Amino acid sequence: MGKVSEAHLEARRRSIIDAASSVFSRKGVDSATMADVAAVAGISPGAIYRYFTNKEDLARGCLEESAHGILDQWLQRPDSSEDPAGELDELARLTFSLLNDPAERAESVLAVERLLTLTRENDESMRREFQSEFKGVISGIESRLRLVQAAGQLSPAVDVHAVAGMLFSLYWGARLVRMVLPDIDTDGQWAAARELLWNSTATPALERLQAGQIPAARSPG
Amino acid sequence: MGKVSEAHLEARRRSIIDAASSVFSRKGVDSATMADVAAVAGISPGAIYRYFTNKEDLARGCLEESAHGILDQWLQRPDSSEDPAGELDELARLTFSLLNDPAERAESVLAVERLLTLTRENDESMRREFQSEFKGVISGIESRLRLVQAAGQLSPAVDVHAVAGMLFSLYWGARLVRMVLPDIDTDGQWAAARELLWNSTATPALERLQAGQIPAARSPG
Amino acid sequence: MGKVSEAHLEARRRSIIDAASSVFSRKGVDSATMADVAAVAGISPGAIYRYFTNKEDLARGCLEESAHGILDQWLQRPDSSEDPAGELDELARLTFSLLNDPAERAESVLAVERLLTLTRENDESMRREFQSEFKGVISGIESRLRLVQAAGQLSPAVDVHAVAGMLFSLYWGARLVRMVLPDIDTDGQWAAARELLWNSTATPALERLQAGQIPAARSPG
Amino acid sequence: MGKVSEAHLEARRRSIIDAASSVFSRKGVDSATMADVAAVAGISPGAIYRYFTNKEDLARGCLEESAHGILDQWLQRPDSSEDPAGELDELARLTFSLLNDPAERAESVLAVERLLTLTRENDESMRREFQSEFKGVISGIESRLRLVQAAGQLSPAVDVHAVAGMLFSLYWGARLVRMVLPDIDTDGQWAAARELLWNSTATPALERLQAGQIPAARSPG
DNA sequence: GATGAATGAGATTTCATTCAT
DNA sequence: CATGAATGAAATCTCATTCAT
Repeated sequence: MGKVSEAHLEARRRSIIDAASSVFSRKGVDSATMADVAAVAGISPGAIYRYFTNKEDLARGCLEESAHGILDQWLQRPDSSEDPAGELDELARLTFSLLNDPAERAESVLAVERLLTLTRENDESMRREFQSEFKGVISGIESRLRLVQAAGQLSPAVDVHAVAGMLFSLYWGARLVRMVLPDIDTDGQWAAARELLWNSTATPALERLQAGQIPAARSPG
Repeated sequence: MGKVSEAHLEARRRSIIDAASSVFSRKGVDSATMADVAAVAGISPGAIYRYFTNKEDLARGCLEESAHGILDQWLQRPDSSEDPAGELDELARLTFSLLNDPAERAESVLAVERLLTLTRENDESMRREFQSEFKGVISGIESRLRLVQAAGQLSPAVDVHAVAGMLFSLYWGARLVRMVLPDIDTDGQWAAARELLWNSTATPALERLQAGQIPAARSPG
Repeated sequence: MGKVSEAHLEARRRSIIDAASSVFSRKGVDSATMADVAAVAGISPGAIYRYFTNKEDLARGCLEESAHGILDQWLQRPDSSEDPAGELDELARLTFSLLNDPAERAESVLAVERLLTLTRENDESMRREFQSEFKGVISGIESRLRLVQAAGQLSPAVDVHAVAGMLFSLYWGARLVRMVLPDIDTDGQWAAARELLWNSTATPALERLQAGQIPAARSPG
Repeated sequence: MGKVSEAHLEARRRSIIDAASSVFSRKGVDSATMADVAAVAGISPGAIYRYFTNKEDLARGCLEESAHGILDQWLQRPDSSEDPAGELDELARLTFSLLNDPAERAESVLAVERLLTLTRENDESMRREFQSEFKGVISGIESRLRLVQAAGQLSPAVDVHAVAGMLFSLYWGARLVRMVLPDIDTDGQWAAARELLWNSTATPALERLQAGQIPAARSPG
């Protein structure tokens, strides 16, 4: 049964995660029952315990499965392209545009719930994990901004550390606000931010634009 | 205990709210028990039900007690001061600085948990309430920005609606991020945003600064 | 304060009984709360305990207050009128017609609930009380029937003991059935019973009627 | 315990019903606790909820399990035997004789308690159910009496509708009275009623008896 | 004497988890 | 290995009763 079983087990584990993610984000981890998850996963409640030691473990597993695709790009140091501003711009645009995906909403719900639990439980390890992820992304943004500055595309006067934090908060805020107002235009929020960013300087922005130092505005969405 | 003064009743109610806020933000509304709340409030579990119909009502009550002081200022239309930019600036600075209050953190936790439940439960009334509050504040910010524009303190090219949404997201994002990273400098995030905002224009920002149209940067905090 | 207080106390006790009877028959003794009773009585819950030791005592008190008016007439031995059949007839008619009083319905509910509790609780004294009341009324009916027989108004062949029991059951059954079908004609049921009764004989009923031995049928109600 | 047979499930359900019927009739539905029922059924309290949604559902279930065997015979229209009087007689005798079964007593208690709740709760559906059952049985009796009349076994002068109602009340009354006086002879009460019924006529009953139109009296029990 | 706030035992119901089948 | 019936420990909420005011 060796390999087949192994693969089968992994598939089953995945299907449980998928079911749980769906149920948890819909009803909340607390309100969702293991029976709910089992029903959606198409197995018996008891079977879940072969793959996860308990509900908490399952909830944890759900989050780890979250699509960190975009996140990874922010985390890894940018390998110095010629147009750091354009690159940052593109990456941010992409990141925000993902919020339009209804599936992302479910993930936001899960992620926010997870953040919430961090503030209570004494699961120090998970807290650290989140904290380092947050810090990592922020410093990723900061690095990129620094490159932009180095490329002369952003005024040296700008406090890139603060701006990086601000952009990160903006992102999470946008996720949160969309949970309440699903129709709000978060792409536009990023667009507004980028306008301010690229236009912010002691040097006339118009000049810089003409000089090709500032990426042209993109219509959001 | 017989008849007691109105004040005593109000004090008791408040003490329950305080206890509940503490317990709820620490353990989460679901995980916290009425017995927990009662213990912290120093009364019996049954007594709570004299002041609140049920747990849900208590949770709601906790939120309503939140310091909406600042919120109100954002909600009411500004009656045209001579320095709308400075006013907006001051109000925002104040709003962000409140995040430094440890008590605010507990409230953020509660508020975020509340937002989360909105995405699930069919409590349409509460959803509407939050939605209208969110929209109200956003349009409050927008109105102020429009005044700033009218006063020539902000480029007419700026999309004030988008910027208003962005600032609102930034605020909630800052609250959220601080839940994970309590030491992050959210004042600095606002400071960064305001720098970008007042410096954003097709007109050289330096000139405007010299002309006194832009408020001088303030050290955050 | 002597007498005034005494009278006042009695009046208050009575008002509590009235309130409790109303509430208990409406909601059932179990479901009704002391607060309900207090509210209807216009006093505080605590005050009830000055007049009744506990809820059970109050419930018991309610029943004792029940209008035993008619009942008493059945219980006391009839002092041999010249027309025992007519007397029995009249008394029964009256008894059944009382069931049309909406207030009686409430009392039926209370009484039935009380019967019910007898079958459970180990309150032997109350059980005996009910049992002796039941037996008393039945033998009261029987005595009257015997007089009717003695007066030649009823065939000697009739088993008056069994008929007495039957009529008593009929009465309680009528009360019960009316609880479910409030519009049913219970007067008619008695009328039907009396027809059968007076017409029942080995002697042609018609003859007896002509001989004036049988009371003429009365239109029910 | 995994999957078990359908029969096992049905048996378990039945055992819960049995336990509940016993407990409910002994203590009353309100006073009896689910823990009581579980203890008698020999299972855990939680297990009950796999078979019944809630206490109310369980109470209802107890009633439905009642021996409606006889009831059905009253409900269905009799398809014209040659001796309708004898048939009615037999059916009634059987119905009353069931009251001698101690188990029936428990059922009476349950049923009466149920009737009581009907007068309060807003469970319109159950009220209708009872009402239509009552009306159905009454008109069933009436139909039979009409057949008896048609067969010349009962005087056309008898108001069969009223008599049907009377007999129905008598039955419920007998059940009720037996709750208080378990030793009372309810068979005798029916016997008394039937004597009156078959002897009631403008035509000499003796003649009819001789002509074989009236069933001979049966010794009760 | 009355009041009504407070108590606290207890009832219903839920559900994570176990384990016999 | 899966199943899903059963467990049993909570949690919410109610309310008879008490007693400080």
